[in-house]
Amino acid sequence: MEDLRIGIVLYPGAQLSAALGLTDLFLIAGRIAERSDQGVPRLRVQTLQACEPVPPMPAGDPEASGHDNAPCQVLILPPSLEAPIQPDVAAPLAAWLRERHGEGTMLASVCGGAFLLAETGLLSGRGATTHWTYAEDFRERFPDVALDTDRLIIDGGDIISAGGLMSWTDLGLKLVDRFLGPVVMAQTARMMLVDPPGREQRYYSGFAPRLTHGDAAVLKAQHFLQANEGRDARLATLAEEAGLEERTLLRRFQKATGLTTTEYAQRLRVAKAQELLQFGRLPVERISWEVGYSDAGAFRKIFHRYVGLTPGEYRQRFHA
Amino acid sequence: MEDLRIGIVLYPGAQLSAALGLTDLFLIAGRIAERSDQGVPRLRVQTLQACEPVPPMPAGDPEASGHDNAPCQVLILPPSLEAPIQPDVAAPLAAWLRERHGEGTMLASVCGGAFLLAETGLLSGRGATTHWTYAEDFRERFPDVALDTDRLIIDGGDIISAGGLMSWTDLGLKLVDRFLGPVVMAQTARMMLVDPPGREQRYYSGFAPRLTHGDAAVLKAQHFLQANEGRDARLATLAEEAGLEERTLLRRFQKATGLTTTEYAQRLRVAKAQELLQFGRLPVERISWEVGYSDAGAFRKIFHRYVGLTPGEYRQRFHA
DNA sequence: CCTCCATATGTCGATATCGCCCCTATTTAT
DNA sequence: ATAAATAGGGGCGATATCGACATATGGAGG
Repeated sequence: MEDLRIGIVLYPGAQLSAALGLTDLFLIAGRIAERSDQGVPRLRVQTLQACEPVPPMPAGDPEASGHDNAPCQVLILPPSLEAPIQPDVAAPLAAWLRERHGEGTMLASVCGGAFLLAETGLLSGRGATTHWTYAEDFRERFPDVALDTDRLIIDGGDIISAGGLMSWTDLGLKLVDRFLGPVVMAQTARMMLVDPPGREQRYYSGFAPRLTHGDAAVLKAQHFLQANEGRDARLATLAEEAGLEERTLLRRFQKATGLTTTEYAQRLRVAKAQELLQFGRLPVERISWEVGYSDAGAFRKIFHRYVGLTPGEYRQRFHA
Repeated sequence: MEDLRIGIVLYPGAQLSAALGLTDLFLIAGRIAERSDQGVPRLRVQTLQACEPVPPMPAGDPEASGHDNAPCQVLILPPSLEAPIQPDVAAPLAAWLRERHGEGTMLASVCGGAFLLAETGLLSGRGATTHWTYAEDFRERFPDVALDTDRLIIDGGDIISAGGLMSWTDLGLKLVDRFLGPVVMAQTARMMLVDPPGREQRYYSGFAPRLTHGDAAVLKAQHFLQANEGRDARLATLAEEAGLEERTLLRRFQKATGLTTTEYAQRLRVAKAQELLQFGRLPVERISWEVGYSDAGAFRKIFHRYVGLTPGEYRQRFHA
């Protein structure tokens, strides 16, 4: 069985902790795979120093630093340390990545690495994700990419993107799953004390309503909703608060916030519920009543739609 | 409010990914704390190059590399890259750490870093943890330390140890919780897409019975238990299989495996149940029957005792 | 001055959805 | 064994949403 070469691209500003973590992860997975000597490929991880101003890699690990120039089957773009990479810096690298992808190389990004990935143009019309705080920035720079920051990892077959500073664990495990099989993946996860992939970014992202749209009437409605925590979201009430006709409020509210009034109110209620679940001990039924649902079933359904977890699951995961 | 100095000790063989990850974590936590400008201290993270053969730290982050020699309130010992640190290498560092601790500095270790921590002698008679694969090694080298690899993190106030390659996230968040408060901690966890601390190592460690003790009669009993997956663990049967008197079997079994026969059988059944929960979809009641319990309530209790989670919780966490 | 075009607003009906009430199965805890 | 909590389903009124269309509003240019 041939070796499988995984390259980690240290572009200018790349975050080293993720890069090193990934090499460790693949190292561990490779050892586990060797022990169970299936007919699986041997993993070889290399770090590729893309441009000049990159700090030197530590020479600690002999296996991880095979710096010959054999082509990699997978190239990983780690997160960026601070702001996402600028287009002018990215351009030459993007061209190089495009070539590699043309030769059949798989590309993967983590968090801010998605910006470099998008600069290649290969994401046009395809799905991708990145950290939720980058969402607006990304959509502005790459309007033709279908960004979905609710998900933690989007697998497009030859292109994978993962969102979030620590999502390199999920990405790494997903690659291990693909190349070395689910059993090795599960064992690697146990060895590293990481939960197997399958979570979503929206578990963590919360609700941050847009308030900078400049539509004063809509803002009035938003403030009203905020004030009573989304409990009274009747269209008539909101229209009166905003001083607009119902149909007009509906339209302008959507344009300004990206959400309908009920969606907005529901998200507020869910956010309140998340807080109560995380920091309190009230039973779910009580919480559903607290946030404005007299029926716990209805509340559960809404909660699950936005968070991706049932209230109980959420409490389990986030209540210390 | 005074600055809080956190030092990450790069001893020879220390794993950089955890060290860098921790500086990132504290950086993020610090920013979140600043934004909500409570009266909390400012975090200053420094990496301390303990001895010669350590690769240079990347100069990427100005805040993280304040290399003045002010004393730190906390010193963190990251995991070791490969084998745990050797006593002769550790000795001078251990002495230095002992001095710092004497001055009131808090010490924390991650995974293999616990060996260096133990070399200081400060763990004598106290509790600590490390990665479960190091358990035997550690107990042999430091028999006077109360090692508990079931737990992920053991907080002894002035000395904290965490077990597992990735447990630096839990350690970091715990420190953030202590110094910057629970709210900043929760926000940091969300930002980093990490679950808040509270998990235990035994969720992941599974059951790896001792088979190298060299007691052939006990081995026969073990193989018998393995063969029927712990369903028949009657002492009479086992004694006959091993060719030993019942009382003798009990004594030798405990000495060789560290467990009683019933404990051993229960762990086997629980391990089988874990597999069924992870890879199958049977309801818990069916599984409890499959592994040999006619009463689901009893099964639940046993399962929780060994794993630390109820069967349902376990399925939620590990079933993809 | 008026036309043309783009954008924003009101009216109304069809449809989708929400929130509530009822029920049951599963899991957990006592 | 029993009770509590949770998750899920089906049905039903009330209401929100959205399409389509008609109607302002407001420049830009002839």
